[in-house]
Amino acid sequence: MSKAAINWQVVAREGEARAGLLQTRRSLIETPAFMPVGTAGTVKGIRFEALESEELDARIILGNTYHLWLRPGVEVMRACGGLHRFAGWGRALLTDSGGFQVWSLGGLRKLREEGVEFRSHLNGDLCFLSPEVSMEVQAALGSEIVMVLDECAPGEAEHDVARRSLDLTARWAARSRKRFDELQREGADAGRTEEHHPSVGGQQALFGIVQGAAHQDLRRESLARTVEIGFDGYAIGGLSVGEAKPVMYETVERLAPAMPADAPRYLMGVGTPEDLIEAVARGADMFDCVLPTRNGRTGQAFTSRGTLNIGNARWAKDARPLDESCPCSVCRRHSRAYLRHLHQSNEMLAPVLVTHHNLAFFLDTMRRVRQAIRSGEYTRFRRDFLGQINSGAE
RNA sequence: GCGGGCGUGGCUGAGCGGCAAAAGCACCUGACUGUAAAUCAGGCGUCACACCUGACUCCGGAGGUUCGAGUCCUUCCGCCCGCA
Repeated sequence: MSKAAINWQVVAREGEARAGLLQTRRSLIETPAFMPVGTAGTVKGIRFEALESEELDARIILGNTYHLWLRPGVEVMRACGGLHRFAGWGRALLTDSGGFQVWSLGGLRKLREEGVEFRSHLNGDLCFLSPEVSMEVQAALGSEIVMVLDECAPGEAEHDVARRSLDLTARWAARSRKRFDELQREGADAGRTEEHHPSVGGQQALFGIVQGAAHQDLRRESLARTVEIGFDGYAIGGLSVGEAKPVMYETVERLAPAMPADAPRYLMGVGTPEDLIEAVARGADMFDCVLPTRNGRTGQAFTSRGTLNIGNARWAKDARPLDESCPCSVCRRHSRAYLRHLHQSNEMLAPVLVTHHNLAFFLDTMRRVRQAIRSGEYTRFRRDFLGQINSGAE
């Protein structure tokens, strides 16, 4: 294994903000990057054609180990040649390990040293997810970037709780690393392709995850232990899980600059457009969040002037687009009045169109972020962006 | 014409002596951050109030019985179903 799984380089910096290029075996990802979430093998409410279009141009999306493991399952995944071929997505994939479900499905699981005993949310079946199983499932999925199985403590977790969580995460990280390496050697990676970029080795990449809740000493320790094991990239987990916003910003601010400078930094599960701007300024490179897709389905649009709920009566006769300064195909064609009508009528096109706009807005924002960093104007861009987004969508 | 049934908040529709009145729909508002989410929560007679809340009006109309009536009685109006 001479070449690394991914090739990462910084092309511009401004303060802590970095613009970079992340070459994976399937696509070149310009960072800072936003990754739409495609939990169950689909980015809900939008077709891959749209994600691949010049308009959106998402280079990488997420998939979820826990959900795809339960359904359709590893056998189907292997029989169909991995998640790319199964779903028909040819660009890069990052798969979350199921660690987040350890947290979000808290009521349905029992945590042990060995792993997590889940009660399937689908049918109540008893399932057991361990670092080894997570790596095996992710090998079957064949994603470009594999995440270690971690334990995500609540955002406001006390020191001792966060400490135990961090310890467990560190032990699971070592086990994930070990099993991952074995699986790569065994050729279990279903996403292998011979057409990969020559600068990378063609295998899967593995990212470690830093935990520690809001306790900076624990974050530092978690980082040190994660880096010691060694990964292709490093994620900040355990944020945007109930803690106050300043806590999140401060944690990123203190942690990101201490992370390896030659590897991508992935802030998991974040966030709002403001969060992305703030986290980039503090040194984060990669993001994923359900907000543009989930909120798109519930009628909330993200715009350059803040959010607006398309169901509100005040838009009933409003001929303006969701965002007057948005160049997306939804904003070029449809009025708020029409979108509200679709929403009120429960037409399936309503969530589809709002999701499309939201993703376009997020992805376009990241494009502008990259451009600003490259041209040394990020400070100004950030100030203008935040000023405008707080000005109101009226 | 005779007999029977029914009239409840924007709509459908519970209620059969203690009610501002079930439920659903519609409507209004809010939430949503590594997706158990095309979901969930709250509001929805009027007025006042930041708040516990208070006042008023109310179940087709008018009378009556009762401490108390959407609920019982009389009558009128309207709609529906039978029989002529």
